[in-house]
Amino acid sequence: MRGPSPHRGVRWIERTGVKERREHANRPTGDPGTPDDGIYRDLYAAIIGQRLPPGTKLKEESLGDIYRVSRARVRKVLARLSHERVVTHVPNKGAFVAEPSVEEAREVFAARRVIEGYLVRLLAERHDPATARVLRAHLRVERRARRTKRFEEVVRSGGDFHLVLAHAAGRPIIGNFVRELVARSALISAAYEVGVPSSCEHDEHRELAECIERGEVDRANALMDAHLSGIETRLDLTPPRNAELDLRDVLAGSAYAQTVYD
Amino acid sequence: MRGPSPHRGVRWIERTGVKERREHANRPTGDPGTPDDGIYRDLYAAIIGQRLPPGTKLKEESLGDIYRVSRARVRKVLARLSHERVVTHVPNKGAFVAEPSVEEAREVFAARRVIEGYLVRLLAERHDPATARVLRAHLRVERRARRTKRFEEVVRSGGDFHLVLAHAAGRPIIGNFVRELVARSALISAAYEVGVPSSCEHDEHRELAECIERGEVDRANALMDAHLSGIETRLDLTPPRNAELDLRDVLAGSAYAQTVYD
DNA sequence: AGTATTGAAATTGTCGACAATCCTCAGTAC
DNA sequence: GTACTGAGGATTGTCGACAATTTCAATACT
Repeated sequence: MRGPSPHRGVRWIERTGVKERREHANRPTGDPGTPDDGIYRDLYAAIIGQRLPPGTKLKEESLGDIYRVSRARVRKVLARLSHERVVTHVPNKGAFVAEPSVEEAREVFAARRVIEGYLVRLLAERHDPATARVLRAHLRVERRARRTKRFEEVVRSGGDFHLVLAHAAGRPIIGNFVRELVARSALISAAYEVGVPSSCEHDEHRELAECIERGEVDRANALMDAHLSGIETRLDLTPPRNAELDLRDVLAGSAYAQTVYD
Repeated sequence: MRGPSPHRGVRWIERTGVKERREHANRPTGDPGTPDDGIYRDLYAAIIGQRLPPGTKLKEESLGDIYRVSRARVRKVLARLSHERVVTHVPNKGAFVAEPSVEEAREVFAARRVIEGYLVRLLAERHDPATARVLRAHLRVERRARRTKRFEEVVRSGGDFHLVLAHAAGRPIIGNFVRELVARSALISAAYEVGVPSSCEHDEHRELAECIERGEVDRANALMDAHLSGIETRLDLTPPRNAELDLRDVLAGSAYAQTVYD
């Protein structure tokens, strides 16, 4: 009853390799031939780049019109984004750009301190010259993005730094977790950041990279901790931040307010 | 003096509450009623419980026949399982129960040591009597499952211990990561475990819980480390485990082997 | 005035049918 | 006997149409 055993290795090649590489060539608008992966990237970039703020409704038909693609395809992409917690799917109501709660925000940064702290410790212990090269190369990418002054580029490359750490450490599974956490961090910034959006400070990344390069394990860990905590403290996580609920609290004390509502 | 309790999250109620609650309520004779969530749970349990070994093809139509449900629904469930890395989706070929590679296996346990180490440190620092209660309650569940001698129950409750830790620590996001890692661990056991499937030793869980209860932070961390490393070393992760490639290596040295193959 | 109701428009959910792709296995040639 | 080839069947991928649900505005009622 066993049947011919499915050969083992084919899986990986098809899952991560071929498809992705082909996408990079063509642009999202009006390019036929590209399957649904392009629209995924585009939507993802738009959300992370804060062009689509948290809470935005993502109407299936509208997206289908925009990308000249069937609704079923949009649906699939939205499902994927929903699994990655970048959009929230409400049954019979649709998909919305996720709105992280204050508790979620706090936990995201706590998780990042744990996971990315591990990554930098690992990298600093290794002391690998190849890693140093990769990190420096990425720092150049960040600097270039920063020079263009295009907000979205800056945010994206800044977030990618953390993914590069996971990649350099040879930890793809953890890298996926980091990817999700970085994405959620971007949403958190969009929802709670006050003043100018600073995102990841480039200098801190540089310092971190140098620290790893020099093999200073504990200091690298401390720097990452400070880096992430710095981002977190730059947020305004104190108020409930929910307009419709505030309404009720405010009105509850007024003269005409009823004690029992229903 | 103030109004009624301001229910905080309208959003949350709609997102997670209503639908599910309705499902739970109407279960007349236990078959149709519940939509695609039941078949998800069933498949998940079957895979984690090792009734569906790694590599098994999950044919859409067959599953549709089994569950008396349309192929589209099966497809959706498979997509979800695929996002959770429990099944592997190969384009134009179908869905298969995931076959973790040796590298993946190693990384899963490395990640678990980091993440779950954090969880037990957190819990031990807290010293919370409520946590102690929850853990003890779960240990009872494990013991009961173990008494039934039903393999699937034992595995599931053993894995749930780690989820309970995340829940007790109040870390749902990390809990999701742990869930994925535990699921993958089950697949890894199915693929690489030698001898009898021991899964998580109950005694180690008990010891861990007591340690947390007593607030011994470092020892709890060390115990979790040992627990996870113990599982890992009980695996046979040395051989390449790749049938078709071994074939080539073996034959390369034989008398009739050609130097160039194509 | 404010609230409940009802109907229609808009939106999401589901399904069956068709298209594209892959696999099997004869059949044939060398 | 082995390797190629090309139907034929089996399986996955995609789409459009229909059903179910929500939303919103207009109306009716207290």
